[in-house]
Amino acid sequence: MSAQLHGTDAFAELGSAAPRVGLRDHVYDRILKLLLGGTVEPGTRLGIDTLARQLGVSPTPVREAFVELERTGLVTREALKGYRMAPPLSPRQYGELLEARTMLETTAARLATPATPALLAQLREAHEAHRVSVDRILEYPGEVSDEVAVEAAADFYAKDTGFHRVIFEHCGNRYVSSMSDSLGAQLHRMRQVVHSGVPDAREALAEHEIILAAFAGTGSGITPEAAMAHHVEQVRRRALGLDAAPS
Amino acid sequence: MSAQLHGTDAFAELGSAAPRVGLRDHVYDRILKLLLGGTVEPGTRLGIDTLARQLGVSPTPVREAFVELERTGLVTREALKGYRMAPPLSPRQYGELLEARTMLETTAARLATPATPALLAQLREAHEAHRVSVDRILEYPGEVSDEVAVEAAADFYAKDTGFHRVIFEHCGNRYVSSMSDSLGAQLHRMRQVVHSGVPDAREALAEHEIILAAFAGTGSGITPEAAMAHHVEQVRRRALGLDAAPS
DNA sequence: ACAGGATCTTTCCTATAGGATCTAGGGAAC
DNA sequence: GTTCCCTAGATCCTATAGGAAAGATCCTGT
Repeated sequence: MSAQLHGTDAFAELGSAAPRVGLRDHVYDRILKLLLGGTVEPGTRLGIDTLARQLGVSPTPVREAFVELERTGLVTREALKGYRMAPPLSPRQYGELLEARTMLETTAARLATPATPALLAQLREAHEAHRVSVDRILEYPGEVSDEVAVEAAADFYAKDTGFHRVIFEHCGNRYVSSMSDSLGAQLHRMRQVVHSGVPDAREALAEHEIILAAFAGTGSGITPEAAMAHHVEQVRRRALGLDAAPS
Repeated sequence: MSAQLHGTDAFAELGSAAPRVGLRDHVYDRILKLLLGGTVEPGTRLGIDTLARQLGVSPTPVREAFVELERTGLVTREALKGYRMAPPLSPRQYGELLEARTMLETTAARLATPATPALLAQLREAHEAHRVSVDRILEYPGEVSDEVAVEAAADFYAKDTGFHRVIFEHCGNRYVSSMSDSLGAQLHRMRQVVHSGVPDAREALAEHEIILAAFAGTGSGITPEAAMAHHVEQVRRRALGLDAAPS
């Protein structure tokens, strides 16, 4: 490991594809994946110097990445004391998070109506990918511990998020879309704790189907906004365990 | 000016009251006030090293402050090219910004209903301060150029924002409140361009009165959410110049 | 005269060093 | 035995130096 890594040459050394971005963005992605991996316990001290040595860079880009991460709520900063992994979300925060998400999702669905051909095409594509991921999960009925199960669950969440992201990207309001991205990290973190998302994969897919039909105009006259409101409400009930789970 | 400013001693040198925060926050506030002052033309290069010398600090805290400012949309970053003052908002962005604000304000008003005694008390206080600022503006009917007019306008906007902020702080959803803060800088920037806010100070005050009455239950049965929706819609029409302005 | 290219300056970006601060652990006093 | 103080280690925060890329300027060839 060469100690001197200057300029864009550093990217070649790190091996990943090097877009026209600074080292800061690369470090940000690395730390983000680390925090979203779930292996870091809440409250853990995240030393800048330590992390910089582990990543093989200087503390400065790490510090910049933490400033961005602070805005996402994944880490908390205490002046002169350093950064820490944010404490686990309280039930109250769950509620507020889902409340905010409901606001954003319903608004985006309303703004995206009527659907453009581009929206419909991408939405169908995302929905198909979602269906594939759900099928992969349902293939393993029993306890396929560790590796494949975690991978399948991560893929399911990614495709689920992708479906919603398509709507945000076509809602015509960059601020609403940006707000959704800001909440993305916290939502991902919530799923790691609640865990009740994967068993309901089939239901989530069906509700997405209704939303897609509403956008396409092939539904039963329900507006996309109403369909989305219903979907998010169902997600909320399942996440909070308010429904009597069958079997 | 001593060249060596380490630790919290730097704050004493800079003269302001020194809370328990790092130098980064202080630099952030300084730059934020500079950008919100309106003297910086859009597209202006904001050199890190230059700004650091002007503020008498090292480039590192300036760099961290810019990472935060980038999230607010006031500055844009181009990798390996530095930071620039963000380009002026397009009419399209005006619309999206007001659209997003409508979503946030109406949601906050709905969540804050029914109003707690604390909300009503602070709302009345904020409204009274708003009234004072409006009276100060109306005192000077003619063209009181420069100094006092700008000061009065700034005070009016601050008090107007304060009224809305009270509702957000009592809506019980930290994410919605945080999103409002994120849009704050852009809204402030929009007002500098549109300028059509001050002449309508009287109308804005009257609409706030309706909102206050709705929260207090002394209104004509209208919900706070509806009152807020009406207010924001009126602001939108005035800002976009859709109404035929009398006189 | 104009276009293309080389050079130079400015600026950004990263790395390293040093001072200030917080936390942990041990010893002394009550 | 408990509490307080003090010392040592680690960490954060800031400052400075040096290498690299982008933009501007000047020169040269056609």
